[in-house]
Amino acid sequence: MDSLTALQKFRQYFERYVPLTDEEWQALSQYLTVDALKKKRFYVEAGKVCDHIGLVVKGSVRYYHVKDGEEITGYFSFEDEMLSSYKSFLTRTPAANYIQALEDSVIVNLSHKNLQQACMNELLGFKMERFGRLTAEHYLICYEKRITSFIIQSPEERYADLLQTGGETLYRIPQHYIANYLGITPVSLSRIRRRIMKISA
Amino acid sequence: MDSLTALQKFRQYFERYVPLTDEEWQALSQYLTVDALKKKRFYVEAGKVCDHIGLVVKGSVRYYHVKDGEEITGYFSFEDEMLSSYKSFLTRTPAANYIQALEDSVIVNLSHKNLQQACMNELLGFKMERFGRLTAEHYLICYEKRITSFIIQSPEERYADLLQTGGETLYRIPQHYIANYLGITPVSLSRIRRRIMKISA
DNA sequence: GAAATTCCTTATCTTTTGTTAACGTTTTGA
DNA sequence: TCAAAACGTTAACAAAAGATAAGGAATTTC
Repeated sequence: MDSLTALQKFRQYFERYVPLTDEEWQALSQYLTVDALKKKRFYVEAGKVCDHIGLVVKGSVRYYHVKDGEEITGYFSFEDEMLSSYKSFLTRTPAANYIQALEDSVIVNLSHKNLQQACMNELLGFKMERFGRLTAEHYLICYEKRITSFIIQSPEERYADLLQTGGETLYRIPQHYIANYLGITPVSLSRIRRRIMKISA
Repeated sequence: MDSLTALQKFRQYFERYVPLTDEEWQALSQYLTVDALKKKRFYVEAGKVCDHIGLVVKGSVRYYHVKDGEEITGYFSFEDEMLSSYKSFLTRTPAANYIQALEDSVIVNLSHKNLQQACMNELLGFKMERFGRLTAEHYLICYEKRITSFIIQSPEERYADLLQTGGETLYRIPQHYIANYLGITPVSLSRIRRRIMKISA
């Protein structure tokens, strides 16, 4: 994918939240970079400050923590989704997790420094602020829903929901990552899958 | 607590994120109302659109869902914390949960209509936008942490963490609400407590 | 293209959690 | 103030999940 297409995708994403004039887009695009991220390469590593926020315009990434030497996958970002280690990015503290490309990907990045510049830009400041608010609100709602699912649903129910909403995307992800995402072990997910098989068979 | 003190508390909270001139505060305070919320009364009810966002200046509330006729408590807000059924408030859709006062409380409220007005106010618009962004980011980080706790920690670890960070507040909350919050049953929490007792004894 | 690794499933056993019910205590509310 | 309701703990049993290991299929890597 060429840079121009990638940037166009970013503009489309941004304008879902905040419309831009061509002049504003011209200004905003100056702050963006387009970066390739090869499969298995890291977007963020635990212990380092995440210095950028990005949009996945091609490919996908997974977020994972390391606990007792084990990798535990907590989240994914696919095409047309933002990615960042938000806490690290927002508070300028070392990240607790890794973000790694699941496949060869292309990311449109906005560095922390450039974001600040964009926010101080007369032309863009207000719209950047608004985009930031709406993006944070969007993920707030997603996270709220996920927390609720941990509290009121069983692992089996969470998986059933995921099957319904996840779409084709799911088949691209290894089962054991999905198990982690659901808060259970891969073995347990395998058993749940068998139970569901039997019922629907 | 009188209205003036309550409003002052709101200003303090707001200024932790965005400083205000007296003139700006004067303008902002016009949009706020101070409301008492008696114990067991509802701030939000499932099925209705949550039309306001508020700050708890006195007392506390709990958030709960009803599933299979059972109440399941998912969250709390105490003094100096915001409260709202965020998804409902932000998307203007019916809330999925109830928010109920745990004790006699005082809330400083900003209605959806007034928030819009404040955002259109020349003097305040930008600062409201920024406050909105920073608040959403704050809760985003809180939620992210909580999701991570469900994925990488056992219920026992989550409870141990809660004991460390929760402070005195915890002793005000019934155990079975805490159990729900941790994603387990009250019986299970009781067992965890006994295990911890034995170890520390 | 072959060896190595990763991945998913399955089995067995252990641990934890859920369910239901009982009991005594505390709190609530009329 | 007194009866009713709510709370926390415990017990007994059932169900689910975790841990570990093994086997075969698929994928990766060189």
